[in-house]
Amino acid sequence: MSERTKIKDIARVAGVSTATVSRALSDSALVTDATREKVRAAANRLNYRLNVRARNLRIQKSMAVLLVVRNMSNPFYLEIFKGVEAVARAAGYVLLMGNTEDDPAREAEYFDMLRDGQADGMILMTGTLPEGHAVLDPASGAPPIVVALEAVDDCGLAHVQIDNCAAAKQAVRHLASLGHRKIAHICGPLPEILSRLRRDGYRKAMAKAGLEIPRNYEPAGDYSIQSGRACCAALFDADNPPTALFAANDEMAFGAIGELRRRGLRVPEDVSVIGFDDLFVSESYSPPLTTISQPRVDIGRTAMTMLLDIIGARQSVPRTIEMQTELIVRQSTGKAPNKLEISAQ
Amino acid sequence: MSERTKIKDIARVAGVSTATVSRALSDSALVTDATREKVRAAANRLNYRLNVRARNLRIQKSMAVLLVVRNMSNPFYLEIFKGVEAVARAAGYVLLMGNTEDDPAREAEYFDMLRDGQADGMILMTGTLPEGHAVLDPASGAPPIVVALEAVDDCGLAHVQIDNCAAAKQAVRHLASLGHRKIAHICGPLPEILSRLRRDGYRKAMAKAGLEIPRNYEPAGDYSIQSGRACCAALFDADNPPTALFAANDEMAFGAIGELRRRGLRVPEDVSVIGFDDLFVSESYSPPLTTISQPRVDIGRTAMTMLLDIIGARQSVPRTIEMQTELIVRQSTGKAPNKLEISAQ
DNA sequence: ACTGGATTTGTAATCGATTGCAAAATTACA
DNA sequence: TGTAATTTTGCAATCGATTACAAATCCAGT
Repeated sequence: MSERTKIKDIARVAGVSTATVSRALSDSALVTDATREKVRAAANRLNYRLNVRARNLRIQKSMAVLLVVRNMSNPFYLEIFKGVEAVARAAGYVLLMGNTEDDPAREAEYFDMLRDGQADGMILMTGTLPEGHAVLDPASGAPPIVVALEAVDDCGLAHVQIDNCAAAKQAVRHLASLGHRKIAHICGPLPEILSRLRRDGYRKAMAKAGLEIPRNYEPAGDYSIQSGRACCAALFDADNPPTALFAANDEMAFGAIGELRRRGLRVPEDVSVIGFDDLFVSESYSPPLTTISQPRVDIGRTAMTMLLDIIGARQSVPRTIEMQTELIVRQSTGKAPNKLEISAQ
Repeated sequence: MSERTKIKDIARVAGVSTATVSRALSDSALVTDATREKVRAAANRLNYRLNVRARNLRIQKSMAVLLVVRNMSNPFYLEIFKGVEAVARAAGYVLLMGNTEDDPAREAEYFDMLRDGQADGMILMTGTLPEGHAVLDPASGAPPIVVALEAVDDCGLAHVQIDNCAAAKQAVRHLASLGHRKIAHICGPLPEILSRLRRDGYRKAMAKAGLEIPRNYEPAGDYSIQSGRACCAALFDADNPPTALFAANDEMAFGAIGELRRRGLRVPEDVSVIGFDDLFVSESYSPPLTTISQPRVDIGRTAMTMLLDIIGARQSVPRTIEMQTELIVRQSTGKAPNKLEISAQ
């Protein structure tokens, strides 16, 4: 590769100073149209390309945003990535991926990157914050961070989320409206706020419908297919098996359906199952999964848009934006089995 | 946030020059242990953090690699991301995401970023190259690019891939060994090399098994669930429906299974279906999908490792590494339906 | 004590842009 | 035409590190 042309070369060729070149190329109003053209022509002739590194050093920005997740291979994130990416690139930002694997040390590293200016902002989807990190010092103003998906309590940061509690209620109401009375909930890990919110929604909806929650009706998994299978097995090994399952995410619902099938139970004839998230495969699962859909692309877009606001203003009120969820009724839920039939057996 | 301390501040406090500070902090052998300690102490006291932007400008590196895909929300990429990320971070590189959406202009942009030094290397998974881009000029030596997943012909670049043709053969052999003779193949888009390789494997295996391929037995989809459904419908609307389907990826297999079910055909009793990729849901699909598994995490790791080699050596022989695939037999494939039974109907 | 060679340190240039301030050029107006 | 006001331009500092080269220091051997 031939030597890269720099602003200095253009200056020489165009017969102006480097300052003028810089101004001309950045459309500053401080140059005549004539010189601007002259400089542009020279730049083209020399095949000039801006050195982004140099500029970023000078203007003290990195034009990059960090997207931090706890597990990069969780398919749920995919469309969020897409939404974030679209807005980011439109604004001239590149996307840096961060993957914490739930390791606090790694999480802290990404906060360091933010503090060190390797990124101008961060979209955090891990549900936790590194304790006492300098970036979070309130004295230094609102850090350019948007928390998405998983809420973090009392952190004074901007949030983009869904109303998990309300969505869970809606799921339970759907089952109740089909006549189900024995509805169990496969929770996510309860240390996570997200999981608790969904469970709370389940509890409230059950109370409102006047339904009891037996002690074993809230097994907790870890959002994996395997854990869904295990929780389902536990429920049906006990002596008061439910007729409907509300799983805290689609993967656990898949696991549960697999386990039900293994036991010779039909979905939805014998047991109804509803998930949460609406993964791309849920629609074509068999049976197609009834679930709660989150506007993922939109969540990503919104989060990135908020982040741009914060970066631009450096002084944003910590807002929380709530996105709408939607109940998608497919074929994994159906009428509650007729009590008489069951007792007749 | 208080003013950032720079190397100059440390120099002042430690009573040495900035050059010495730089050397001490980078473990250069050019400083005494005593001064090194002195400098370290001062740096700690002042809470010093290296300005990565400044260093990168000076050393002419960006310590970033670009990971370019054609569609960021394709779940297939997830584990590759993970593998790449693990190796990259271990080597101190950050990951920049690139998403082309099959737009040549966007693809060219990422190549520009590489040329402009915004990234030190690139892992390309799009199956195409922007024509005549400066980075690819052979005169400038081997560019730091590793092509993964999707081959690019005759480009002189390093590749990490699987033997698609052999894997496809293996899939077909599996079906043939179960007694199937009417085996159809749902192809991917044929402009893509990848799709053609898999189809070639299908053809070769069919020939070797002495089986005919009727004209309509190679419908082409676009790797989406919907297209799998459509191709399946076309096959079964015709007058010589197959007893086994080999789909070029799992998603199309899902679509096909959905369509078969809709038509009242059982999998695998009436029709066997085999996919390709082994997505994370395939194992728990119903029926669990027989498929070809690619070592995705490993592909990511290997690609990134190769890229580091190239970046380090600036002079690598363009190698092609072939990763091993594996036939995963689950429950979507079974013995061919008995001919007598069928004709007896 | 002195010389030569090996270590350690410092000075200042450099990476490639942006930008404050001053100087030059242009325009406006009397 | 002369002067003030306004626009354009250029000089040089700056962002914060790294590093070539020179200078200083140290040590060994005579």
